Amino acid sequence: MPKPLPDLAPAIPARQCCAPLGTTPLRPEEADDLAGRLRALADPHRLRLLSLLLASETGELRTRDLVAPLGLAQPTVSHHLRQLVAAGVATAQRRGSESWYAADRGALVDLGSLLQPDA
Amino acid sequence: MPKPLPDLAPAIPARQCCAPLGTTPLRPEEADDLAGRLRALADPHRLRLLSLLLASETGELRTRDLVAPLGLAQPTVSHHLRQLVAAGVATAQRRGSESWYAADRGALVDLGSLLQPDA
DNA sequence: GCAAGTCATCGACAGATATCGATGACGTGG
DNA sequence: CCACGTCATCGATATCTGTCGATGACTTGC
Repeated sequence: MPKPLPDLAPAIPARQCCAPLGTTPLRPEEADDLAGRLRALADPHRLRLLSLLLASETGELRTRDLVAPLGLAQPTVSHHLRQLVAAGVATAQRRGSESWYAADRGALVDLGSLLQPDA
Repeated sequence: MPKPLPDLAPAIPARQCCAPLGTTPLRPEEADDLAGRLRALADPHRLRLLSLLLASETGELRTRDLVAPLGLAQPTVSHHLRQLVAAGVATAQRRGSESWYAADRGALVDLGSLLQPDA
């Protein structure tokens, strides 16, 4: 019974979500929050999106730049990007008629740390 | 179109799955593999299972020890534990009529590291 | 102001997942 | 050998998720 995605608000910074796994038993609300963030990453296409953003020259790409490499329809790419932003691991910026997306390195580092016991 | 879970074989150690996000664009197979592991963690109940295992005295618990704390039916708990083992983040050992589960700290550390760009 | 480009939202559909009750397999203790 | 405890599997179901085509909102350039 996964909870609905937090709507576009980045909600809470990952570092404030909860203690690293294993220090203390996770409480239900903490587990819900962390699971929500991880669910955004638990998809091959979204992982590829992140890696493309991270590997790009300027660190940001437009929606249309990502359609061909992913091999998905434009609305689908848009949907995945939205998930990443909602989870706080990517940022969106509208410039003119284009949307520029970038990965949030800090959020990814924080998320990774949360998975590591007794950090 | 998420792929089916790798059946109980721990498949490939996390450290060999792929390079950390951002060093190079993830290839489809790498993304599938990493996404599969993350999907096992992207559930509040499974996260609580892991944290209970990690926080326990001996580091291992039986299925029945986890039913009450989770508040789920026994088959459901068994199902979640199976996912964790399949993803390689927990281990199962049958002793007599009981199954003892433990979290794999190393696998969790490896998985966390994979999420962190330019580690 | 109009045509073209870029993107997000909507509605619909197929496939996956969580959940549970019932059942079966296995070990343990009388 | 039999009743019981422990656990995994099975079958069914409700829900969630990814996917796409169609559409609408907005910007740019002519």
